[in-house]
Amino acid sequence: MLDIRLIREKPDFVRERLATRGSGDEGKIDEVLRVDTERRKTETALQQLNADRKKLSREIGGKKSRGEATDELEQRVRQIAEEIADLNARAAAAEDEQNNLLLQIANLPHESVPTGEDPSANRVVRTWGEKPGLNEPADHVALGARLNLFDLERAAKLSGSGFICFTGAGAKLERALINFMIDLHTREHDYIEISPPFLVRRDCMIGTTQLPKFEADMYGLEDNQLFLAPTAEVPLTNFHREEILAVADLPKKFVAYTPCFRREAGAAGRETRGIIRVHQFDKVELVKITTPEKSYDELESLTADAERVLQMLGLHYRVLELCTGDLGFGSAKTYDIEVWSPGQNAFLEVSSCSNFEGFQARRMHLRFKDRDGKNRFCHTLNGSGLALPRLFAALIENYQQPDGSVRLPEKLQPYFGAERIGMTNVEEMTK
RNA sequence: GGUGAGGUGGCUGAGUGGUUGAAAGCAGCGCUUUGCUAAAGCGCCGUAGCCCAAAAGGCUACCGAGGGUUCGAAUCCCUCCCUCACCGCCA
Repeated sequence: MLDIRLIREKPDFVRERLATRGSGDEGKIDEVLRVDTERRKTETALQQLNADRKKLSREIGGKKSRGEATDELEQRVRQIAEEIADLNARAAAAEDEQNNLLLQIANLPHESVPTGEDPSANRVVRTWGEKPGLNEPADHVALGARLNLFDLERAAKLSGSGFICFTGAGAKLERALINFMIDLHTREHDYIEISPPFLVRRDCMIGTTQLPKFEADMYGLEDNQLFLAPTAEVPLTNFHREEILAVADLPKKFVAYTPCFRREAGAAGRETRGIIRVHQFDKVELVKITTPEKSYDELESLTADAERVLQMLGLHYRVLELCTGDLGFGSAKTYDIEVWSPGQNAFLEVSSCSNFEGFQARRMHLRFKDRDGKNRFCHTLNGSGLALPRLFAALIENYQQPDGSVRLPEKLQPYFGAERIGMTNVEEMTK
């Protein structure tokens, strides 16, 4: 959430920056300021009463030890206690209200973010590689069916639409990609591997901004309190929640493979064809916890770390800088990485690398002690490195061969244990 | 799931109703002194919020969380969470 002090001191600036998102959050600022004023007024009065009560109660203690009468004093304190109870309730209500308001207001876009209303204003910052010269390429659904890499009908039988069941060589390829990416990030990019719980508490979901605003998109358990994590961002970023880290230990760099669970009840259509948009998917996630001074450099390097996966796999991609109107709720700046999909004849988002600045850290009380011994909020970042189904789809589409097989990029071969996926694999799988 | 014990400041650990935000020790920071790595003495040393233009300063809250009892609670009562030990069950 935003710092209430910033809102208090520079309300016009905050309103102006929020307005660039086009979500109307700037209209909530007056309400926040009103509640904040009310809250502080109440708290000040409450504290005065508490001070009075404390003083009188001590007097009573003194008198009692000397055997003096205290009836009158006790009567007065009783009265004060009633007023305190009343003010206390009001102060707590104001605090709740303020908090609830703040939790619903988006982060301020960084000044470098291009202003714009929708994705058409996103800026392509770079492109890598080029489109493969394929003649009438099959899309991943056709390829997957031909090579028995996944079975969407049977997945639907198990869990409904929007689920994938990888089979045989497909399951193995999924696993090979996971291992390949984790090895790359741990060995060459210095991330610490984490294997976190997939179920997380409500507080963690609030910390990384999935809640309270997007509860409808999340899977929650009946007994409540626990949610299926929609991304490893949640457990990784919350890993140090409510802690005060030493500057010397920053940045913290985590990588994790986890399944991700999302309701996102979108209508069926081209967007949801095949394995492009599903309720459960695998993802390797990168998270960094750092200082305000370094977070933007860390965003660049995190993005580069994610891009490296595509470079090593030899896949054509581009990097977009999202405009203010397309920015996620908690993000101050985001780069999307999109891989080329010959089957869709379009770029597919496989990673979204964001700097949240102190927005998440403030929600989860994640701080560090700076060189002057002062506690300050950390900056948090994350990005996929990468999301698997789309990478999977792009990979088989880009590497499809005229004979119907899929040749695997060299770097992946040791992980998969073969150079290609062909009809031999199919026969093995179906016998 | 059952039984028992327990959750106090960065750590260890006192504290069972009154001036305790909290003894003591350790760690950390500063100063002094002696002087080769080190020791001794003294001082400082939690977090958050509020008041104040700001600094200085002041006030309030916080002893796992939330309620309650009381003039007054770290201390008593209730609920919940977590940790540890043993038992049961189980991949």
